[in-house]
Amino acid sequence: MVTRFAPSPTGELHLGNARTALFNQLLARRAGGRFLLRIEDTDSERSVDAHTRGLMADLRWLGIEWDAGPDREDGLGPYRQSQRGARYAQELAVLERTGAVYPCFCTALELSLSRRAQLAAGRPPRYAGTCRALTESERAARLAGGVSPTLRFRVPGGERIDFIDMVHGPQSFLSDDIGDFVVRRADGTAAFFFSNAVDDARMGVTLVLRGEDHLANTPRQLLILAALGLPTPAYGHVALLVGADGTPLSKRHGAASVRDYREQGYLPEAIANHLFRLGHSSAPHGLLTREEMAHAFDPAHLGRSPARFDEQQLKVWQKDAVHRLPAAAAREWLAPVLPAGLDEQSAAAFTAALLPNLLLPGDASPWVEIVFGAPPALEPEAAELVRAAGPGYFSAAAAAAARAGGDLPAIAGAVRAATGRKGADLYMPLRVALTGRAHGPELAPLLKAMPPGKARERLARFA
RNA sequence: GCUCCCUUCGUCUAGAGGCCUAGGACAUAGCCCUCUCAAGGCUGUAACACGGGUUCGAAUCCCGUAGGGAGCGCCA
Repeated sequence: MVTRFAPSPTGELHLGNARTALFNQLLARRAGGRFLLRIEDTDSERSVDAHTRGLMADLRWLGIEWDAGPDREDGLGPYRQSQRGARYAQELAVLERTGAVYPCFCTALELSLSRRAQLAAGRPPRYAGTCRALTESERAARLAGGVSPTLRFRVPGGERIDFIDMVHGPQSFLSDDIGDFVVRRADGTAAFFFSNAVDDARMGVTLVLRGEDHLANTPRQLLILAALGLPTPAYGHVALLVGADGTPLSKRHGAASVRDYREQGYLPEAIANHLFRLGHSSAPHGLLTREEMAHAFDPAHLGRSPARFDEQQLKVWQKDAVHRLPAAAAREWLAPVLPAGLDEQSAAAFTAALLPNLLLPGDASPWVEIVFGAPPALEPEAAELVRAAGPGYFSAAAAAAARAGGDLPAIAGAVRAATGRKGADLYMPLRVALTGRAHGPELAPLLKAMPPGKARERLARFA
């Protein structure tokens, strides 16, 4: 099995595209096949090289690696469409020779006028066929006039085009519903329907799993492939991803690209796991590794209805992924909010203490201040607890801290001996005196992360 | 406008005529555990868009309605 992901570098990696990339890679990996990355940059106006690099970086960050692509060429490339012009010219020449395509001299203005007129008349806005039956001399005359034509595919009349969609089942379209479409632009570059279909065939792609927006266009590609005598891949069209409000996912929803979430501190494993179950179901629950995903991915369980990219659900995965972060990776993830120049050991202790309570790195910022900064002011609730505990409580605590440093059991033990308190009565005053807050991470590891002497100093304030 | 696709708990989904008094996960509520939070354990609330058929029997098949989406580009 050979699958592919074929983005056009006109922006950042969209979550919906990231999902189709993930599905395709999983499909190939599970079957022991190959996964290709092809950059569809035939539109030089909108294609930006920086986006190609960004796309590849985001894909790799997400853990999606390709077997062949622009930076990993094999004999079937190049994997940038902008470099495949000569190949397209060859195929196009075949189509011209067989009369499957014809030059069209209509201007953009004529075409849009025609479209508008048809729409107004309650008809589908299809190409009217103006240039379809031009004679050789008429063509020569227009050519002489200096107009460079596009090439249109001559869609045969009265045919039925059938194919089986892997997710939607049997599909049937009428060729009479399809207007003649452009396969080569006036500037000589190949158009999407053509280059996309031809490349899939030439690169040996056997399964095209893509967004549902391509479903109704598939017959056009089948027509091209048939005219060229090229093999057709199997097709599958997954429903689009929508936002929490059910409308197509876009910037309006705050974030729609992988980059957006990456910059907020979301982990690739969290995003991949969320995407994995959107429009797809698999038996195992819980956070899956890449291997587990490849094993559990089931194309028979691809959904036909649009799935919502739900941030609340993403956060559940994120929490899980954060909790499972190995110590070194956790420190790196938290590095942006850690104080500059913090020693390795303190950073490790702080990270270990905070990790169970974090969703995003920014959540740790207040605690950086509490642990490493000046003694925190007490919240009203906290002040009340301190007052109720009284100076005796804190002189015992401070004395114990002076002896034992950041060892919570030692401090608590000393206070218990001095006051007879236990449970919440014993621990809460310590917590609020040390952190200023009634809520927070587990106290024992937090104390270990505090610079030496800080605990004693803070407890002594109330002695 | 025309063609096509879609519609099960809040969310992701299981479900291919009787196994469905519709299952699971997450979210949510309550309880337990507990120095707080988190984690964990237990219990609960919660859905077949609507209307007609077909059938002994329909979430599952057919028709229609409503709602959502896509395509009809010298964009991909």
